[in-house]
Amino acid sequence: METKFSNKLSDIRLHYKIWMSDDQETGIMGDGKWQMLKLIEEKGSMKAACDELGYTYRRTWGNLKKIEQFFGFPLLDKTRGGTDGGHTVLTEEGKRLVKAFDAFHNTVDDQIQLGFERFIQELKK
Amino acid sequence: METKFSNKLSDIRLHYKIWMSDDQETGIMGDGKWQMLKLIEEKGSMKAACDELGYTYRRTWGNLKKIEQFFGFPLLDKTRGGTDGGHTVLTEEGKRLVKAFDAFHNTVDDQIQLGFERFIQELKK
DNA sequence: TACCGATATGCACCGAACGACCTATCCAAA
DNA sequence: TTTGGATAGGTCGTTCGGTGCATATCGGTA
Repeated sequence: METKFSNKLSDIRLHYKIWMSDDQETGIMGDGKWQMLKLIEEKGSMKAACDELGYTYRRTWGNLKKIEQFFGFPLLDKTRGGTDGGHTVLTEEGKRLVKAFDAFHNTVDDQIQLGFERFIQELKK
Repeated sequence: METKFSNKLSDIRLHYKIWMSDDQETGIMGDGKWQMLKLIEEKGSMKAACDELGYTYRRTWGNLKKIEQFFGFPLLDKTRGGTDGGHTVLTEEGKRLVKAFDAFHNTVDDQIQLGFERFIQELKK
């Protein structure tokens, strides 16, 4: 089918953000923090994770602090000092949080993509 | 089950935004614009829709212009003048766009909510 | 015990988004 | 032909999060 929309549809990009907040609307978990936590676990270091994702250390540190303040217990096991300067890994709770968010994304990602494809198809009709 | 997370889980709120952009990352369709287009059709007026949603007319006008510029044809049928000052309704294409986005949300909303509930359940374990 | 590199934190600055404000324009109905 | 209310569009200041830069602190290892 050919509609007025047709020639533009291939230029449309889909975006979405999913996040969770406390009742003050302070973001306590979202795609950025999720990705960061995963990479910290992988790298064993906040700094290394920040460098790879291109976030500033300053910003990341503040964001992660918000999460811990909300939950009231640490998600990160942070160590300072040593020749290597220090390192950071996830606590058991941190790992559980990441894992739960993994499952969450697994549930929704495909559906959103599917919905988007249907959206495009619908405009082609 | 009782975990460290338990006493905070009821305070967590879910948020999500889904939108589409052109390749310049200019937003061409999203929840805000979608809601606005629907309300314009219902009210027959941009101003009335803005007042109800609490958006400024200025902002809305600029946003809607972006969409039309991207597609290259009007989504809104705007009339100025007359005792009532003017009115705005959707063109056929505007209606189709809104309808496609309606269907899109129908596809994903329930899934996201379901995923969130599972997320909470997972942390309770 | 001196060192090194990461964690920890304050602060001034910057830019984009948005709000507030203003003015111009249009035209059917009175 | 006057008018009222909505559309059309420029501008400027503010807000808010992020960036950049600073400095302090920590403690295994050489």
